[in-house]
Amino acid sequence: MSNRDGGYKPAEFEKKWQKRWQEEDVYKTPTKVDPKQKFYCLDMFPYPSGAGLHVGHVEGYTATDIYSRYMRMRGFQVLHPMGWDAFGLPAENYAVKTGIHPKTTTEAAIKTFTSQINSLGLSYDWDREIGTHRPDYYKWTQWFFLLLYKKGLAYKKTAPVNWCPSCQTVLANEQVVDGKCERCDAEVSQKDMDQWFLKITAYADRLLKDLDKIDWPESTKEGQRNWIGRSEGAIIKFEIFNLKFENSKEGNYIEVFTTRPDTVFGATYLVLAPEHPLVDKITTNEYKQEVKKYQEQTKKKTALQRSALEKDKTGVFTGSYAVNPVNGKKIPIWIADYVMMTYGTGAIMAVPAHDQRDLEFALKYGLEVAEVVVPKAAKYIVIEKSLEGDVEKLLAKYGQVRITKEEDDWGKFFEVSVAYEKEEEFIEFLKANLLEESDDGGSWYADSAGTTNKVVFRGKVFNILNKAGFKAFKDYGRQAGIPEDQLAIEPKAYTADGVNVNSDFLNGLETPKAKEAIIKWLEEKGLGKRQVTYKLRDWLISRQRYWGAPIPIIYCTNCGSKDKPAIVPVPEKDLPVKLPDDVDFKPTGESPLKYSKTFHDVACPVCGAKGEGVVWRESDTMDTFVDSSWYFFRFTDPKNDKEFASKQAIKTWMPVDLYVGGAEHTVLHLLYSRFFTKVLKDEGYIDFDEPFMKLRHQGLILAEDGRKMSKRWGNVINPDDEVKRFGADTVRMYEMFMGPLKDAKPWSTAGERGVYRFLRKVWVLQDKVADQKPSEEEERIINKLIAYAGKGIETLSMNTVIARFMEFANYYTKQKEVPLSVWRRFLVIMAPFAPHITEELWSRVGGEFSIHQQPWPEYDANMVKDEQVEMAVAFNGKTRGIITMPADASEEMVLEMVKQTPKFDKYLKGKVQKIIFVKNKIINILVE
RNA sequence: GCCGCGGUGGCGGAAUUGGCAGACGCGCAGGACUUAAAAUCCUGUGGCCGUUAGGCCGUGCGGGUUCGACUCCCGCCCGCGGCACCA
Repeated sequence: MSNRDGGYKPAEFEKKWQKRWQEEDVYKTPTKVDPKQKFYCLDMFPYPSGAGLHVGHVEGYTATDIYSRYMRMRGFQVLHPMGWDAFGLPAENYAVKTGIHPKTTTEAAIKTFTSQINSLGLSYDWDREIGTHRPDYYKWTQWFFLLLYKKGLAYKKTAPVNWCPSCQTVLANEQVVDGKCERCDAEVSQKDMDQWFLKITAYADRLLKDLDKIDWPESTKEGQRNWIGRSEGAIIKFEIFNLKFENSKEGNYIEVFTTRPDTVFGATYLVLAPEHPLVDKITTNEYKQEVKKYQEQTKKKTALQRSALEKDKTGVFTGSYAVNPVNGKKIPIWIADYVMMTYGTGAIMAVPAHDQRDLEFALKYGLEVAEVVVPKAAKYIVIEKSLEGDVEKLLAKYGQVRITKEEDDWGKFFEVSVAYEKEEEFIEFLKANLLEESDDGGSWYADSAGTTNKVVFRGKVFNILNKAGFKAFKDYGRQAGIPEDQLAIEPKAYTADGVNVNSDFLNGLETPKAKEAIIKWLEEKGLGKRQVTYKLRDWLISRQRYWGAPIPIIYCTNCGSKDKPAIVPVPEKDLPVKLPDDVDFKPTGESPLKYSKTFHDVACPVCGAKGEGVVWRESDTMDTFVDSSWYFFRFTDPKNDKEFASKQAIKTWMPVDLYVGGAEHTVLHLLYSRFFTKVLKDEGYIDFDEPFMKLRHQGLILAEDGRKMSKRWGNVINPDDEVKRFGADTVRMYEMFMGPLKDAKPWSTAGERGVYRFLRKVWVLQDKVADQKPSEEEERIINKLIAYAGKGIETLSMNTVIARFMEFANYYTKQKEVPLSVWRRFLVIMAPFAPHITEELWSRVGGEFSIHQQPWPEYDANMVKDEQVEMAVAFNGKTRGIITMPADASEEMVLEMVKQTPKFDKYLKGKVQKIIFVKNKIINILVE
């Protein structure tokens, strides 16, 4: 670093201690575990990429390292393991380019990661290391697949799937971001393929409900809730007019899903997704051609085109009609791609008055708009000059009156909130009493100001129209102080709750009640039923790639038939189904395994048949998220070759007490892991149903220029370089000092140097250590620090703990001597943060190896309390000075002290009205 | 559009239940050491006024509650993240 480094040369001792910690198994997981004293502290295991460890990894790993060390010192038995999420595309893509086997590159990357992790002094128990690409691991991944298969939770079906043309594989819905491949950004297309799925939808409700019982960041829970997307509503059957299907079992009706069954009287047409199976049957000859054309167009559209960017609604009429079950009206049936086959029933009843999308569609194609819900109270604006007499008083009869604008040319502007049941009466009153009335809106103005019936259509769009049939004009609106956007010309559907109108037996009911009433009615008549629907879909796990765990399935034409080979699960005793080596990595759209001779050379486990084209293995591999959905169980018993983990080991360690990792796994990994855990619970393997009790995310570390770190910008900070420059302790502590764990924050080499300076300051302090009794003040200082550090670690506020360490060092830099007992305690509590320097300094004052096996020091609660406190003295709420008082001084004592302090004299001249006194904090004296 | 999170000095960020806003670090300025620079150490550092004492302003904006508001309430603005034709 420099020639005057105060003798602090981390390079001289960090390696030495790292070696000794490993040799003496300092971080070995205890075998005797008291269930009340266990602590499972987990990091999200990394994908061992060729780029090596990133500073972002270091941040999360250091936080859990500090926590683990602290818990060990507190006497807990800690499980703090590390492993590798080693299957995945990058290694395979590299193999395609270079021909080097993914296993070779992966193992090399693991070596690099391991040595980098060790160079940071992280306290993992390497005896428990796992790698998802190793047969002794993926044997159990395959076992999980078979478990799911046996329970009917893994199934194969032909379905439209997301296909990434660049990765040459299918993707899970979760891996498609904005219609593009999450990994390579290529546009994803739809393709029909025969694929394996896991039935995560069977757990949708529990995955949603159980979020309430775990301590996770709200944003993450919300992300999962969103993804699961539960909505309550109803399925309603619409009979198809004048059409009977030949096969009567299918019935002659269309089922739609809606969250607003209360608006069924406003349903003026139906829309089916273009892929809906009934489309062909209901399309009349006249419209066949057009419908076909539209279906083909839809198919060609990518997910991207069909969603976000394609805002303009399109569709075609099928020529058929349905009957609205509540009012018998004949309504047209359309197809349109704004309705998705994958959600609900793939068909909707369109209620244009109360759904924005339906409204846009209806307006475009001239379909009827029927209003059936109105706001409980509509807001009308009336100008003073338009009525005779005391206008405010007159209006007050019809609802709450508010003045929106004082005087202007028109007089005052009144806003009246008129309850729906008084509206007619109100309009009659206006008609009868308005002084003027003209076509352009006359002298009064009626509108909704945001909450109401801004939209009334009869196939025609008006600017804004009110109930009475008077046009409202923007100018008046502006004068009335109505925000510009509420005067918008674009028609807006009224989608909020309100009160039913034009709805026969639902009239007058408020939305929640109307929903209940209509569902009851539908169920009684057999025309529909209550229904809960989820956005969550089954998890597609087949991947047409090599570097993953093979799906343990064999196809046998002997057990089945040539056309329909039987699906035979590989018997458990034959696991693992190993990845063969005789493969060509070139992606072809089919798994490279397909062409491996050795791989397919297998006899049917059921009938024993053999031979090419007779019996063969499933050649797809599993999504790597399957590997990571259960790895936290494996850590509890990583070498078990009889079970994925023994019941005993799981009982001992699970669930995970603290889990730290990036927020990018909000839906994928975290949701899948919860799913697997729940399946295990149901199958009796475990007795809990949430894997991660407490979850925290580390924020993104940005480059010094405030941008994301990227090779492209050349602004990447490599942890290795930093360790070389400043030592591991500096890097660890700096990353903790940057700010709150969860926040995104930019790197600062200058800031890092500040932490280095602090450590050097600590190093230099060793020369002042003297075997003497600490003063009471010194006892207070160290006791407070112990208390603060413990609490700070528990809340993961490492940055503030380090600030206190700095204050400690600053204090003793100014003192002549550091009492040995204070010094020793200081080293122990700083050891979790800076394991190397503390171990070195510890050994230099005769501490026994290792400092990391010392107990966390006790503190005396009395010592943590100050005996002298500084109190603020305020007059009329303004702080005017500080006085030092003994702790817990009474109001009288404090007041006396204030009176005796000359500088407060000038504030005490007036008569004292009142005194507010807060013990140890403030005295606020109110004077005249 | 919807949901979630956030907005405090030149910068990263502190601030139990409402009770001294700006801890700690960076940067900057001045000083010590040095032939000099670097490194190190010391002092100062929210803004404005004032020689000092001290005063006024100040936690995105506008209101409110309170003796007292970064903190609580109402109404906005801006930024970040997620979701998004989900019926």
